[in-house]
Amino acid sequence: MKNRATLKDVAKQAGVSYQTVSKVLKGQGHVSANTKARIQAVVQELGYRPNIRARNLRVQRNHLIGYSWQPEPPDLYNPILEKFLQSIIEVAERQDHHILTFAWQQETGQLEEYRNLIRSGRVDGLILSSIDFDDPRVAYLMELDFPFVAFGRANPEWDFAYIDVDGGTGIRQMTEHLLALGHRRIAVLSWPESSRTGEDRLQGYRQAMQPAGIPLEEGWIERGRNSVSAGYDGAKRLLQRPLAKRPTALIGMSDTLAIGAMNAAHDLGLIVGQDVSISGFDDTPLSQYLQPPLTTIRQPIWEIGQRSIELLFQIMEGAPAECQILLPPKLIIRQSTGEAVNQ
Amino acid sequence: MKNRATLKDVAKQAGVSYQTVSKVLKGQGHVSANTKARIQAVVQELGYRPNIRARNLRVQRNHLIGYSWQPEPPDLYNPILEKFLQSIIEVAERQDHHILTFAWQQETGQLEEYRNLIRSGRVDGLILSSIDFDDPRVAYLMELDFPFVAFGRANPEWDFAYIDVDGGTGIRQMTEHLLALGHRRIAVLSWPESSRTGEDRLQGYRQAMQPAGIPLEEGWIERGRNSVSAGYDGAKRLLQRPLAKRPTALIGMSDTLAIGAMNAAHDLGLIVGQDVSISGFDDTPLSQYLQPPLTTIRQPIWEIGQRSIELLFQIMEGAPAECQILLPPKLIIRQSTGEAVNQ
DNA sequence: CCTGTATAGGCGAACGTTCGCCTATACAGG
DNA sequence: CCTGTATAGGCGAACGTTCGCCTATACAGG
Repeated sequence: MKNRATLKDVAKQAGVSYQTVSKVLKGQGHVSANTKARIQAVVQELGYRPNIRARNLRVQRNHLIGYSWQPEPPDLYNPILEKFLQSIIEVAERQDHHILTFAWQQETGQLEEYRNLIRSGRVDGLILSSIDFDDPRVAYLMELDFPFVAFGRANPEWDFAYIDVDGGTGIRQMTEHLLALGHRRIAVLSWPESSRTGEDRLQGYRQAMQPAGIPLEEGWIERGRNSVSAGYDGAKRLLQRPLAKRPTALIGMSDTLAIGAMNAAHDLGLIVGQDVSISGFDDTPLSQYLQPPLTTIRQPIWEIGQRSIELLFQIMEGAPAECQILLPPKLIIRQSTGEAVNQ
Repeated sequence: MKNRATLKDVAKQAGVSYQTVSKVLKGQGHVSANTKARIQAVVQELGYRPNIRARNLRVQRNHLIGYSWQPEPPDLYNPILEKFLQSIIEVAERQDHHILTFAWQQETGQLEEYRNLIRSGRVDGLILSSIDFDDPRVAYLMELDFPFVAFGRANPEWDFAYIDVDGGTGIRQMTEHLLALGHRRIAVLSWPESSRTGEDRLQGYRQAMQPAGIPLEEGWIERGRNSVSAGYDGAKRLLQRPLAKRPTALIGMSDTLAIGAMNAAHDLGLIVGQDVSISGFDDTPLSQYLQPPLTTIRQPIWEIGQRSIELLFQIMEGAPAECQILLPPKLIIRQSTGEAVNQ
């Protein structure tokens, strides 16, 4: 690959100082229309583009935003990664920034990579997702006062900029939807109590059940990791109870868990949407094509991505910003939920 | 965020020239053990990290690899993006590089973003996916002689570095699998003829059908975009033929198309795996949880990612490299394919 | 004709590294 | 005691920008 032209090459050919070329390209300073045109012609001719490395050094910015997410294990997949990435890339590029992706391995808890990214000036700001209680990334960035925005919440007492979906409200609405269909024994497939997102959503379940006068029964909340098999196992335990104690509806905290539950119901000879209602969360692209199509909750991923990065830009510019945003999710009712039959 | 320490800060406190500090950190030059230890202590104390911007300018590299993929429309999703990203990130970080993602909008065909990325020295190399015939990105990069590796092939006469899965062989094996099950009327759900990947895979289908002595019938190849609804429509047309002409097996060029086909079969009252066999391609994480679980073809995504980036590093170093690699896919047989019934 | 202001564009310095070359000292060998 | 070589570390320059300040010219107003 041939060497690129520099400001000096352009300047020499246009017969001006290289700083004047810079001025023309930045549209600042006083340069006559004549000279300007001459310089621009040479820029065209040589195909000059500013060297971004030199610019970065000079202005002490990289125009690079880091995006950190936690990869799913091989048997799972992240239903929102692509859309989220797309949305932040789009807004970032409009502002002449790019997105640098890197994976965060929670198990190893290695902050080393973060330290390097930040201390070496690799990125100007960060977007984090897969946030949880005591998230060490958040703690580290807060301590450093480094610009970042989180998609998700951590400890309530921590004060940092985040955007999240109000999953609690989503699950409350889902529970109310099931109550309205006549369900009374409504169980939940959730995650371990250490999951901030899970506990948040469970709150919505409780908020709907209490006013309906339904005491929460022991064992109606099954917990496990976010996998199809955990959903399958949890649902099987619930659906194998004696008929009078069997839940008529299962709320999955994710589509993944719901798919496991649908398979469990199928294997037990139950028809989903009739014998048992099952709902998910995420509205993964395939959920509408399942048999039956899955009732679920859609997160406004695109909006979250866009607003995250806009918020980050504001923070990077030091502007005071409304920093803690909760967006409403949307109920998507399909055929996997229906009227309760056996009361 | 407080300003970081520079070489000069360290040097002042250690009582040496800043170039000597640089030498110690790079482990080159002659420095006494004593001085070395003193410098390292100061580095620790000040938490010094080299400023990557300055380094980039000096060494004329960014340690940044671009990854360009074509986003799916909102109703679809990319089953391999996350794994692929993960794999290239992992290898890149081991070599002290990072991955810069950006989306490629084929419709607009805008090369402008590419020009900027490359001419401005933003990235040192590129990984492309979603390659197709006449891909303008490939043409541009070849002309520029800029280091890149493609996941996928383009025009046969173009000579560039790629890694691809031998989809033709995969589909040939799938066709043979169906032939072995007694199927004779085997139809295909594919993409427009402008799709390099599609035509490649179709070749495998023909290669299996011909030796079996089955003349290819008109209309056994349905074409459409890569969506569930296209799969649904194509399959419906095929399955509504009179019984004696109805295909007993449908090969989808993707899991997405296969899912559409499964839904079409279901709506027509056919039992998948019994009345009609359906296969996919990709082994998306959910395919094993469909009803029935989908027979499909798995691509070694992790290996493709790793080898792509390793190959790219070789190219960036100017080393001559084996540059055109075809990896075998793997047949995953589940319950959506079964013995042919109505001959 | 003199002074003041606007316009055009040059110049030095700096961002923080890395790299190659140079000098000063120490010490060994004859 | 002299010369040669190894060791330690200093120094200048450069990567290619951007930014602020400065000078030179032109021209208007009194």
